[in-house]
Amino acid sequence: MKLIVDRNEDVPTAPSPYQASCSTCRLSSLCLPLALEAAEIDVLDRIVQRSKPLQKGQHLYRESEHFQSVFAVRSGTLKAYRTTDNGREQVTGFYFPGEILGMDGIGNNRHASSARALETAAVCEIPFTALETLSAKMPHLQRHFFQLMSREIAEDQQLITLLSKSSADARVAALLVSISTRNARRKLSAIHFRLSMSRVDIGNYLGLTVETVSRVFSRMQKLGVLRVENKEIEILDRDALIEMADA
Amino acid sequence: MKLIVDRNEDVPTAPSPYQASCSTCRLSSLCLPLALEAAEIDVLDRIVQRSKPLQKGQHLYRESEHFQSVFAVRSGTLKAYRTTDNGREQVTGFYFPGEILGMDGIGNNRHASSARALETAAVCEIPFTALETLSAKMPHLQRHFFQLMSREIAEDQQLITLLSKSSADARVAALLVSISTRNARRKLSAIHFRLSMSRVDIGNYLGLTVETVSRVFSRMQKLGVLRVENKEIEILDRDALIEMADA
DNA sequence: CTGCCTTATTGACGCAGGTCAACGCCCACC
DNA sequence: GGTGGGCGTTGACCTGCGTCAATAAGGCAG
Repeated sequence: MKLIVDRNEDVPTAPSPYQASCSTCRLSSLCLPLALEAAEIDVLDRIVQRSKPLQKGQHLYRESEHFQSVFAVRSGTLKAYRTTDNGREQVTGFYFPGEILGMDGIGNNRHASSARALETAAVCEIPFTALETLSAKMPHLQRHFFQLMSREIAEDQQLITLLSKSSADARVAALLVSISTRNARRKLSAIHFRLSMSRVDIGNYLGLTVETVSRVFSRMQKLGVLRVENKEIEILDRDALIEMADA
Repeated sequence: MKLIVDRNEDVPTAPSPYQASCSTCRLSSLCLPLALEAAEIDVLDRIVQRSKPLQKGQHLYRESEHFQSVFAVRSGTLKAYRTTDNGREQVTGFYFPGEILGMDGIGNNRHASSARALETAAVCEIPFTALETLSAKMPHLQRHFFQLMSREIAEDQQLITLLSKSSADARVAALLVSISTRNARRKLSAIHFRLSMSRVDIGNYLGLTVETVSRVFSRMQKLGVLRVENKEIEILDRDALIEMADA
């Protein structure tokens, strides 16, 4: 009881509480608290910092900056990207509510990528040293964080597979299926959504040019698989899309 | 003292000891023991299982098999690969002595990829639950393992960048530079080595056909950057190669 | 509402790398 | 020590996607 009552006063960097706590967060079933018990969530809650939302285009962190925390997306979308030696940009991932980003910075104590908001977005900051200390005490948390990192590896490998061999159609289809699935996890529509990222970002992420992405959308629309209206996407034939994704 | 004397009798699955211990392993500075103190290495040592070498072509684990352990390469080379829904194979990584593989299986308790030996290879098996338990007790180990996983993520992202935009020349150059650097870490020649993987595997890993890989090698040889003789590679102009890698 | 600037679409064309095919060379196994 | 089968190389041709360019359609500022 006491813990819950105390919580609000405890949050150190939240002058006004942007979100009450992990235990009341509707994303807790997707996020770090998953697999934790009520009392444990409460302890985790105390290290999580909630701050004011990021505006569209604002950076959460930048490549090679000192690494201090990982972040959980509360609302909005972020993209992670790295800049190559010759100055080109490569989008390495899109992050939706309930997902964790910044884990690539642990290895060398500096962020291996930059992250910026694609629209107004709110995040929870989880200081890594505190998370480490907590993990050593809470086996569930340690395990869960290992799992999160492992899944990030597995997802990157899936992207590698996609980029390595697939056609433009397959790449776009795979991204749409992925977004659709992740929406479903968050109890949002799996067939009708608004793309928060630009065509440029999509192309960059998938290793395609804007023009190709645009053509693929047009083609899929013509085939009756999608309905595209600017950023609004409606999936008309999900099975066909899944089919296309591994062609 | 006692610990060291006991060690050999302790190893449960090693009827004949293929390698004495982590503390005497010349790869300990690259592998898990890195960042551990002598006493800690000893504890780690007790959970590590060393078994008989894998023959060329033999599998260490297979995709979707129950995940139990991660593995450290002691000698030889292994490749990790996944099979896509439509039956194609995608090589996701090559693993050299001192490197850890299998971490992609933690997320869902099943291996997300398969691993097979490209030549006779020896590995250390590290049962994951034991590693978890130990990590909770040894902060250095926990941190180090977080870092290893994070680096795997960062490396995958680098591969994503490579596959997303780079030319065939850049891809091959990047792989050679990577092998060269990793050889140097192991105090082997950075300019003269034998490729343990076939052209098919190289092409598959880099998202290219065998023919293209072969042509790139020929072209680089003609330019005086490399000397290629079957699997033997000599890097004649490392700077040029690095230059090519991000073009 | 108007205008400007960014983002998206569409078309025409070229090229890097895939595909197909032929051949040479290891080396493993009788 | 010969021979068969895989692996690697090279050439000729083809194609999917990139490039360049022109136009349209949003969206935000004033």
